[in-house]
Amino acid sequence: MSSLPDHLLPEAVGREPVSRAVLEHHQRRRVLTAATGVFARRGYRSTTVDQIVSAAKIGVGSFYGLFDGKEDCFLCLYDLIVAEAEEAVGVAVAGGGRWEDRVVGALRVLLELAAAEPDRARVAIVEAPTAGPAAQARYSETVARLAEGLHEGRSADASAEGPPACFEHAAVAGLAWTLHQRLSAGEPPVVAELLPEMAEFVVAPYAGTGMFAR
Amino acid sequence: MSSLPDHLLPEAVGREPVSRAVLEHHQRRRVLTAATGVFARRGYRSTTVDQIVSAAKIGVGSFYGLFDGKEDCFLCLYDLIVAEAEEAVGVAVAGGGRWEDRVVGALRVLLELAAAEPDRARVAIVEAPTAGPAAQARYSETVARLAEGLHEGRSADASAEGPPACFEHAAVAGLAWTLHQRLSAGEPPVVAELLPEMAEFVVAPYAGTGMFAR
Amino acid sequence: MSSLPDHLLPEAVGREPVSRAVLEHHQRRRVLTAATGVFARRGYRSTTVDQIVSAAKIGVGSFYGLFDGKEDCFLCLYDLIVAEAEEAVGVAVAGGGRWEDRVVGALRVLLELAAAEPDRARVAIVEAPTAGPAAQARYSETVARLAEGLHEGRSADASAEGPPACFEHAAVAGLAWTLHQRLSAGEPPVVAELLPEMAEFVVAPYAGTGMFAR
Amino acid sequence: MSSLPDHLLPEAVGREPVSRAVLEHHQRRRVLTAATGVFARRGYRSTTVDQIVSAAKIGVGSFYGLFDGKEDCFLCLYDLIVAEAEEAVGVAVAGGGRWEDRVVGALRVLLELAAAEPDRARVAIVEAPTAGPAAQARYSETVARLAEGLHEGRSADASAEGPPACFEHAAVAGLAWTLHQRLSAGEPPVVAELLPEMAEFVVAPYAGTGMFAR
DNA sequence: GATGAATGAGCATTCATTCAT
DNA sequence: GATGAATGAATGCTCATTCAT
Repeated sequence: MSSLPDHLLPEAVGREPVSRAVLEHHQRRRVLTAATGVFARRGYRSTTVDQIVSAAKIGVGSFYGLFDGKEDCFLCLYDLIVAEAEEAVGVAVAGGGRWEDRVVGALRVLLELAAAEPDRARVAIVEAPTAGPAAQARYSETVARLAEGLHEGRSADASAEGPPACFEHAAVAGLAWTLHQRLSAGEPPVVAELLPEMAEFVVAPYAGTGMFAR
Repeated sequence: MSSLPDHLLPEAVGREPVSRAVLEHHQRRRVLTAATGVFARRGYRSTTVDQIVSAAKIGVGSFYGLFDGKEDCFLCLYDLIVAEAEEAVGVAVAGGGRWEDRVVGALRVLLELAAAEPDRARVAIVEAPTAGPAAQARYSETVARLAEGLHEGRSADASAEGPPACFEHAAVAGLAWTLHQRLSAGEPPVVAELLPEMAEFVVAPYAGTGMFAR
Repeated sequence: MSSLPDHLLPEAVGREPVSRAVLEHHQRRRVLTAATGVFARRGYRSTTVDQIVSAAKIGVGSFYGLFDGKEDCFLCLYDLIVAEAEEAVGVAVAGGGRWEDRVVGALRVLLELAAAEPDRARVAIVEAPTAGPAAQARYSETVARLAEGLHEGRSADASAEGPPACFEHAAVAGLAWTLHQRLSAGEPPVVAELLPEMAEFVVAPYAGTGMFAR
Repeated sequence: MSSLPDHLLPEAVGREPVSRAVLEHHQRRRVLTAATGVFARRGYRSTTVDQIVSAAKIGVGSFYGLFDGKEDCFLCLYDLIVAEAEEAVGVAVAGGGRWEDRVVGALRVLLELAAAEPDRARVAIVEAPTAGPAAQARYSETVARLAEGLHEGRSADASAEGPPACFEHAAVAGLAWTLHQRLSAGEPPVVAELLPEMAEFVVAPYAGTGMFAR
């Protein structure tokens, strides 16, 4: 991240805080990566801390130094997956363009991500809703955030015709379920197959709303 | 076990088989009813068998005579709730009528049921998907069965315009999520508020499909 | 406790509550007796629940059914030992008599008890003060109660000459220490040797106080 | 690290042995001082090595360079406190004088010390007896040594009247208990209040023994 | 010499299930 | 048939100690 050798950096003198933070960050990622596989394979509930620790090749103590416990570990993993997915979506959608194109672009990115890393998708979509109250709450928040992103499709004229109020949440949850089914069955989603259906499912109800002509 | 035909024995010999079955059936219902409250209040995972038997005022041994264990008990409860709900839907929809009216009728019955017995709704919609693989599978089957019921809305002409292939599943799951949110928050669903939205959400995409004129 | 056969007792009909309570009481005593040896041998801190349940030949679960945990078990044991010792003292001293004779009588009973059951004495005198805050508090209370019993030796005339205010507590603690030393060293106390010394130690300072003539 | 021969350096040669020893000595004191507060506040058992090193602002490794572990650290601290207290007593009593005056002088010094540094007093009197077998043994030795110091109060004539054999130990332990109670309650001892009582408690039994006329 | 990241043995505790009565 | 006391496997977690840097 820095183009200068460490020893030339001001912080490098008194007990290298950079190296420390970086090391811990890497460690966390390693553990989180290992944990992804375990959680995806065994499910949150039947995953034990020992299994994570074995997979990550660290000691139990180190695990508890990095995380507050199994739940905290799962939550961190969930946050990481969601944050990176949202960033990827953000990048893909950054260019602007028509609303429906951006929606489809976001969907594509999400599907590609899920296809490329089904374990992560499993964790975020299949396991999170069953991993205890805290994880459920975050899952709900994610759904709500995605639904929020869809709202833009409505006409500025609030009285104009458009999908019912619950549409955005229900649509996001409906798409998540579709993915859920594929992932539960162990089939990573096929983008080419799912993208058109999903795009229509989510975009069509806004048609004739003024946002875009059909 | 009995050497006489059953119908000749008042309640006799073979240890009164009618009475027995009836008794066991009642016992199961009593336990299942008690379990509904416990599962709804504490969640599947943190419900213990002891709490169920305490609530049902039976002994642990009797519980294991009635069910194979906690999971089996939950599964039986789920099946009971779903079966009774489907029967109610069946009754409401039996009269025939236009497809979209029957869909709305079914929705109304379901919402009224959820409003009248939020504990049961919580068990079926909130807890079932987190109560382990078997319960998840049944939940999926229920979603699939409901989705199946929606299929009829499509034109007989398979090539005709209509919602995308994934629509039925996604729509059912989306509605379930809407209910899920209400029930998780402890708010029993308000039929008058939810029914119109949900009806539109699920019926509108079929419009102009030939099944019904708008 | 009852002179009638169990089946004639009113309570005996509906799910024998007597038998239940008695059983649990016996069980507790058995476990407590086994625990005495373990605590005395290994000390409170290095005693594990497993060692207690092994010694008592019960399962871990039963242990946690009987007690809230290791500390609760120790506290119950301490209370039992102290209660029985105080009862024995009460019986020995019940007859009345001169104050100093009653004090010596109590001392004798206590020493005989300690000599007869050194493990129990060890638990009460050596381990209790080191077994955590709760046990320490009970130990302090016991010392205070015994000190209170000594107070009677003072003249009714509060202004009369007598041992300093701290005497009773310090004397009880001093005697406890003497016992502590013997028990720590694994030597059960010899009544004939200790009783005269202890009696003089505790009674002499009251001499000439009006309570008794020297 | 230095390019000059060691013997040319100010403190030079055998790796500056004076400076080293002095440094280590200071380091130990610093750690011991920090540890005093932690042990006094949290008790021996619930003090962790991490808490000590944090308070002392050193690394865990350095701690293990200085001490063999938590217990060794506590033992060193105990020894330091006792040694300094005994030195203070020795200084105060050095002048000679009547035995009873020296006893009272020693008591005063001890009480003043406890009042001035209640944390140290807590460590030596409250925590030491609960800090494991080794610490208990040292505590016993300290009691024995103090008791020994009292023996001088007896007449040279062994057959002469005097307090019972166990008196010295019991008295010292009794006084320690009195202090223990105050310190446990978080009240540093008040010298003016305690000294007269304690002096009488410990000196009176020797009266008329020939050692001093009343 | 100092540092603190990593270790993992060890412990208390829970709860689904069994089985003698 | 019903009961509930007893079981013990399984788990999350702490903390004294080590050792590579």
